[in-house]
Amino acid sequence: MSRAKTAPPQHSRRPAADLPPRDRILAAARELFYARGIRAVSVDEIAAAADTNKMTLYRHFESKDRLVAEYLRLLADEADAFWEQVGRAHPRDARKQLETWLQHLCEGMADPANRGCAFANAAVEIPEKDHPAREVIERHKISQRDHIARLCRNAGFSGPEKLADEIFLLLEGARVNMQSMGREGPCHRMPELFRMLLNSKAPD
Amino acid sequence: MSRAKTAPPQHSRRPAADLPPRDRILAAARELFYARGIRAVSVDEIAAAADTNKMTLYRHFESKDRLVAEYLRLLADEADAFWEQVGRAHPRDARKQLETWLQHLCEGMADPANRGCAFANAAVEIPEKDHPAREVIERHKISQRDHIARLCRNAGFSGPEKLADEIFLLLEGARVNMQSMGREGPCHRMPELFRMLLNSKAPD
DNA sequence: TTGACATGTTACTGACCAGTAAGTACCTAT
DNA sequence: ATAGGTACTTACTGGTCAGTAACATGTCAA
Repeated sequence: MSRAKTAPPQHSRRPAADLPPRDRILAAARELFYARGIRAVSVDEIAAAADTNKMTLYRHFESKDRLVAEYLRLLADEADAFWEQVGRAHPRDARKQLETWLQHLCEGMADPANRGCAFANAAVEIPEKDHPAREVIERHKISQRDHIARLCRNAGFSGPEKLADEIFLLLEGARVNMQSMGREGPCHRMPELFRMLLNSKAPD
Repeated sequence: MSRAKTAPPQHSRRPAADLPPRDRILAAARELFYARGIRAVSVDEIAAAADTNKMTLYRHFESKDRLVAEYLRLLADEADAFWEQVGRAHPRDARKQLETWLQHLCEGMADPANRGCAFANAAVEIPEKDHPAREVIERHKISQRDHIARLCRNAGFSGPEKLADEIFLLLEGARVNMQSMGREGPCHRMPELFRMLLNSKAPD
């Protein structure tokens, strides 16, 4: 296998040196796991990118598998925080919240470093159903879908459950397809399709 | 990493012993790469599953990366053959061809061994754009999308290009989402959504 | 019979992997 | 000052990885 070590580009700035080691490790794991894939990144490499060493890493995380789970939990927490923030910004306007979320995802996909959904990617890389990361993946996916369904209901859309599933599949598809067909492929229609969908189910 | 060697279940029948080694190797690679992921499977394991050895494998494939590319090319050829067969079964009925394809995908997803689209999965596992598999992935994805667009056009659907992209994203989403949310998740609505889409764009 | 060729066997290289041992430096609170 | 805890360093274990060398078979055709 072409050892995918094509990436010791030192220009990726080290995490702020004043953070405690655990945070630096998680930050490094996050960048490397997302950019290159979970199986493709070794714990040595993560420790080095976090400006520490393997021993310290293993003092904070009992195994690589656990570190993977923690990496995903961090992302899940950030996603929850995002929803809360959006809820505060547009209270009682569920549709606006959905559109803000869409906007957020589109901005993410415009980033050249974007590699789609970290959870979906992890699920592809980790078929073992007893892996500690699987619980995090499944819980977060369900929570996301349920939140969207709740917003669809609150916005008064017709068939909110079905709409939520449709939105979910569309987005999931856009983010994974981008990885094989690029940003200019079918996924560039995502915002348009998303808004068409909302309009077709809108109340009144 | 929890060495995912949880799978030496001998019940997976060896490939017919009368096939030449190259075919046995490709058959074994296909099963293992798809079921467990590309990076998770070693060439030793593939050689053993093909009832041969690493030397013979390397006599037929110049590297693991090339073997991965050949594995995907095999699947792409099969997909092309499927389209041809469907075209012969329903000549001049593009809509019927699309529906046969949907049916085929649904049957695939009902299989408990299904892990979504091998090409999308490979794209997730292989971000390196110079990997020999990437060309196969990208070419096949484009060819699939174009074929669907052509069928949408021939069937007289309105906005065939947009419809093709929408169908494509929906299916891509269903197959990748199944891997994190299971067969009973949002992807179970795929057939319904697919047919709704066709009906909403149907001619007359 | 001879030779060519595909296949098989064993053993190896050098690198990497996850995870651990043992000892040392540093900081801070008492 | 001293003790405890956190972090760092170096070096290791035992295993796996992709890929190769050298040699031993089998088979089939001339």
